[in-house]
Amino acid sequence: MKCRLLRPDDFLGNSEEVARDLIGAVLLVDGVGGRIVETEAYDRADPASYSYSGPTPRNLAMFGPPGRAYVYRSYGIHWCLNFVCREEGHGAGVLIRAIEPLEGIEMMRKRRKLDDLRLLCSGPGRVGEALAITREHSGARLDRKPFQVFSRDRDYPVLTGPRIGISKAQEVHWRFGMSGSRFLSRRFPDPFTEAAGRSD
DNA sequence: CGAACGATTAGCT
DNA sequence: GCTAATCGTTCGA
Repeated sequence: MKCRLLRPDDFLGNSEEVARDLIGAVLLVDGVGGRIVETEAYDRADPASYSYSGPTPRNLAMFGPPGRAYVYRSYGIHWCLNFVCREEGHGAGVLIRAIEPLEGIEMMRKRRKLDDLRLLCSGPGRVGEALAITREHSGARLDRKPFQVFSRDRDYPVLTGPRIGISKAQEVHWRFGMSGSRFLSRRFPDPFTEAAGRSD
């Protein structure tokens, strides 16, 4: 499988499909970033999504064209990066929760004021800080400067589980992670210890 | 117009 | 594991 730059057409699928396909992709912002190891999918018909109640000033970019960034402020503190998908006006997106640092590591350490590689980009707020994401990026195309998103170079085993930090739709397992990665923001629950009868 | 609440993180127990 | 920090956004009165 050969890497190529992802374009808007690559984001036309459902958010859960796009989120799973992004595991192993490489995200760079101004040449700084790494391999995406954890994502979450959100959709308009999804009580846990900010797009659930329709367009507002805050979530407007999520209703824009696919293949663009949607950035929101989390807990009044953090900037979190999403990729808009599906179709314009739908309100679907993929939250980038963790990446494995590959490029510009010293720059990311400086921005994060932290040496520990494992904690540099292991969480949506940490990704935002390490890549210097701000509201300015919201609505920007992902195939234009400063963004570069490369398709995954091969298949990776993917874990699924409930999304983090939400109170609604806990039963929807739209969190995806690269199996075995040490850069996940949290461990995935062991499927064999969960309540029986569930299907991902 | 005021109150409540996060798609979180760091730091301490 | 628990909680404070911290503030933009949303929603009800």
